[in-house]
Amino acid sequence: MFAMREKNDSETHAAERNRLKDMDETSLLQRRADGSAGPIRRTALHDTLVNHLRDMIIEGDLEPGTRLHEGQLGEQLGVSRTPLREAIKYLASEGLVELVPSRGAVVKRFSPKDVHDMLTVLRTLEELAGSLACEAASDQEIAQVRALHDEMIDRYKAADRLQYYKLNQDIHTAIVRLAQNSSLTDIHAMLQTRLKRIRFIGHEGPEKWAAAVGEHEEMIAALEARDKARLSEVLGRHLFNAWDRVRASL
Amino acid sequence: MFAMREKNDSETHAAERNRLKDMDETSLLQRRADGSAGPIRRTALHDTLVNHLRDMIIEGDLEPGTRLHEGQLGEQLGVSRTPLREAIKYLASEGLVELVPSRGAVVKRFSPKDVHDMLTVLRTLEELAGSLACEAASDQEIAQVRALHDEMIDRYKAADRLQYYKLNQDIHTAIVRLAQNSSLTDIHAMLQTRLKRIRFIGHEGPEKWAAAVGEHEEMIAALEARDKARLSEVLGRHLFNAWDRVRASL
DNA sequence: CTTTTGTATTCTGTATGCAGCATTTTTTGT
DNA sequence: ACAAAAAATGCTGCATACAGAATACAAAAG
Repeated sequence: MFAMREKNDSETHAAERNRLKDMDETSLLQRRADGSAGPIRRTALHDTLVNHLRDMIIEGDLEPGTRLHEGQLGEQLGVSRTPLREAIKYLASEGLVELVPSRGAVVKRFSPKDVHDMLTVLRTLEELAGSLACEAASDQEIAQVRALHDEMIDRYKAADRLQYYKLNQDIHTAIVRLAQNSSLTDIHAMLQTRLKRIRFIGHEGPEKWAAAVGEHEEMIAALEARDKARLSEVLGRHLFNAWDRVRASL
Repeated sequence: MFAMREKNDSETHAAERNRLKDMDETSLLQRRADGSAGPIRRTALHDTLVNHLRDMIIEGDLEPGTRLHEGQLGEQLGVSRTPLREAIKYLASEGLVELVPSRGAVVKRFSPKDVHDMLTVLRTLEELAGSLACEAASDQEIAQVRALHDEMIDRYKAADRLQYYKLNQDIHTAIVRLAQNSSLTDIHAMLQTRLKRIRFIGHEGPEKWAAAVGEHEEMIAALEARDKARLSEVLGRHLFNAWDRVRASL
């Protein structure tokens, strides 16, 4: 996933997915025909399918435990089984689906402990990222994160949960990127993707929501002050609390 | 990769690979026919190929930058292109190969910075693992790690680099496993795999080798004392020094 | 002699067909 | 009527065939 995921961040996913959804669900192939500007899109079908299936899983179109029926799913998406199978193998390596010998693939089901484990690792990684970011980031980059934060606050005040949620993720991703550690960025993105499915369902109460926003305020302040220890601490606390926020919906 | 890697650790890889190499390189298919004891092996060809190709990359049979020629490689291994392609997609998600649209796959080349980045993340993860392991591990499990360590020392005294190296990796993997965090175990395994290729080449001097062994001694002592802070510190230092040990060969 | 364009070959990308395994349904015996 | 065995159906796993893209080579023009 690593080479590709850099280009296809969540924004691209969402945009692409919506486009596909509007296409009267006939065929993914038409995607190639749309003459967009710039260097012509040269995406392989299996790659498109990876993103499409990933979004379907994250958004709950394919619930945990669902068997990925090659024939049926392929017909539904208008593709043959070969690229579909390749996409499934890719997602299996990503950890979103599970391969059962001679019985195909099923959408992986995460236990509460799995989620807790993932959040523990994510917490450690973001603590590292925060520390590195304070050293490596330029003033301009920090300002960009601040801009994201301000926009998120606007969405929070407007009670626009979906956009708030998206910007929230973007901020975490952005901070990790500031650490300028490619391996860290990749692994963080992978964990985010897996947890996205969980958090997408988790509905927090208003008071917890406010607390999360408060933590974000602290984060940005610490980043602007380039206070390694404080940023690292806040990020850790933020993700530690995240477990409380999602545990109810499990 | 996550579901499968748990079963196929490096020992299985190596054993399987050797077996395959002895098979007069005619066909991987015969693998099914060998009537071994126990519950019959029900492995899919693409899965076998993933392990086989991974080992080929790690051991340097396929050097960085090499194009994975589907036709040629398939004929060489005695399999058709379909499962081979599926295996390649899997490895691409693992980060060992890179997919270039319309131009196939090439073995990924890691820059010195990439290696440094990976070691940084690995260091943080092992620090976490050490901390968790001190809490979660049973006395029996710790004794097993000690046994691995003692055997490694024997290999060190016998100057058996290959076995020493293998046991070294096993110890790190074992400690991470003691943390009983599945996500941590998986990600650690993935990074180990990627770095294996690098370390396999890196030849350390005798004095650095001795230093590494000394750090291992400390590690085991800290683990047996269940001293979280000390184990975490030693693991961090060990991997910090690891960068020095490999940087020369880059 | 260099550069550019046309052509041919090779390889990737996708579809389809066939064989074997799993599961379900039907049939037969008690 | 119930249980066990056998047949049938559906799906996965693998191979092969076909179409399109990229590259390499050659020929021609500047």
